[in-house]
Amino acid sequence: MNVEDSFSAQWGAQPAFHTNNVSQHNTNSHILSPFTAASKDIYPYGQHSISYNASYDDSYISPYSNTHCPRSFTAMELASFPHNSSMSEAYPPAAYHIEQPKHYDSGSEAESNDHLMQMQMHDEYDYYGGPCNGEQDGTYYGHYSNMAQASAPCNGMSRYGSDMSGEEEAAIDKEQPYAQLIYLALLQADGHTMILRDIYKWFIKNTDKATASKTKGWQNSIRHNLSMNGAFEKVDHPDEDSRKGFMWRLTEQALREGVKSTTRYRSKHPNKRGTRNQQPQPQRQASGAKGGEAARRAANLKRSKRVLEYYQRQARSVPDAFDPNHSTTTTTYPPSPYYPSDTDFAYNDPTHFSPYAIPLDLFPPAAPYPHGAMLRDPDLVLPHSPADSLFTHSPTPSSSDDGPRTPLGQGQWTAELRLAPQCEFQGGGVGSQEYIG
DNA sequence: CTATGTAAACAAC
DNA sequence: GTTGTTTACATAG
Repeated sequence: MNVEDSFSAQWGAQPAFHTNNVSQHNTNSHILSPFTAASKDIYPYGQHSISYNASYDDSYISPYSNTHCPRSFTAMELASFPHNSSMSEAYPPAAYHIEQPKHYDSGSEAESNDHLMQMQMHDEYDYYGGPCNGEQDGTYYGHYSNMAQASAPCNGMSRYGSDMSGEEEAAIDKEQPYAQLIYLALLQADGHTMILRDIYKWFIKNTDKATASKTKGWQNSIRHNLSMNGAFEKVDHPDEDSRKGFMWRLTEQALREGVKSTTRYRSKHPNKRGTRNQQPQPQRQASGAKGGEAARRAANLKRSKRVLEYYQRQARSVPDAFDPNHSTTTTTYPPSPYYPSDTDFAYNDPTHFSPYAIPLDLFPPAAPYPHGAMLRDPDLVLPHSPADSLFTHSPTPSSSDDGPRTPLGQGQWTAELRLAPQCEFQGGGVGSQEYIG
């Protein structure tokens, strides 16, 4: 089996291995590496919170030991970023080239804008901002300029990386959506990992999102995208647990395939990590859900008021006027589990199929995907025959049924939940649960 | 309908 | 007050 064969055989059932291995080795030994050792992590969405060092094993680069080669994009690859393309596809193309990271100086340039954040943003977080001690040659310090070119295809200038002096940030296409901007920020970060505050910093420095808004809505949007977009995953801080919050890292899938629309995760994949089930959930998720419920009630209240006003206005002229809001005001939300779509997610996401439990050659693709033409949509990457319905096992009957997660009726969900996989989790802590089956 | 941005509720920290 | 999750809604295409 040659490399191409082994690559195509990975489709669906197993994510593409790091292509640096492809370029660096001509043997098949890489097929089981590096993911074998971190099998539970090969589908990043399967984790709620991944320990900082546990996930990528030999592929992951530690901020403190730059002895490994993380994935990043060459200028050529980045230049092919779809600029205004639809988010229905991953933003950047799959990357198959590896180069050493450019380390982003997270501190010095951001101070001038610190007031925007109304928070203390000193250089206390330097996980990815420090010099690359392990690589003194500095040969890869052009990374960010590549990013700049990528996101600003029409702008050929800009060497942002080494000696930027402020205004060259125009090289970044600031009109890109949040998800992609976050992606860019993380992509150039050491280990593709940043903390929230430094993502804020990056936005202040490299985008207009912060300056264009007098509110903190842009921060909310960043958090929203981090939470909702499957391209981003939380990881623990490597050492200091006292740090507030998690670090955010690009998933392996995002590194391979780019960031995808945040929308796609909103309803169909209510939680991108998909580890929720009947198990007690992380409090924050529960709180978020509660907030959502409350928000929905509030919205219904508002809507009711609007409709009331509407009917009061229409009472004399058009008594039977149809109001599109009417039905929503009469809609009752049944008592439902907070996360009815878990099973949906579970069955639609390859996370819940163990690629190691399913022989790869049991379900070969109808036609091998050529190298570089791998399926990018994780929803479409299934370990069974591509001829099967993508949603055979899914409570969500079709991809178009991507609407509100609120079930039509509790009975429906009850029935559907019976289809749930027999999930077990090992590890008691909410942050350490691991999907094992 | 999809993608995106934004607001907001909420709980934990 | 910050962080993270989630829902709702508005808008553009």
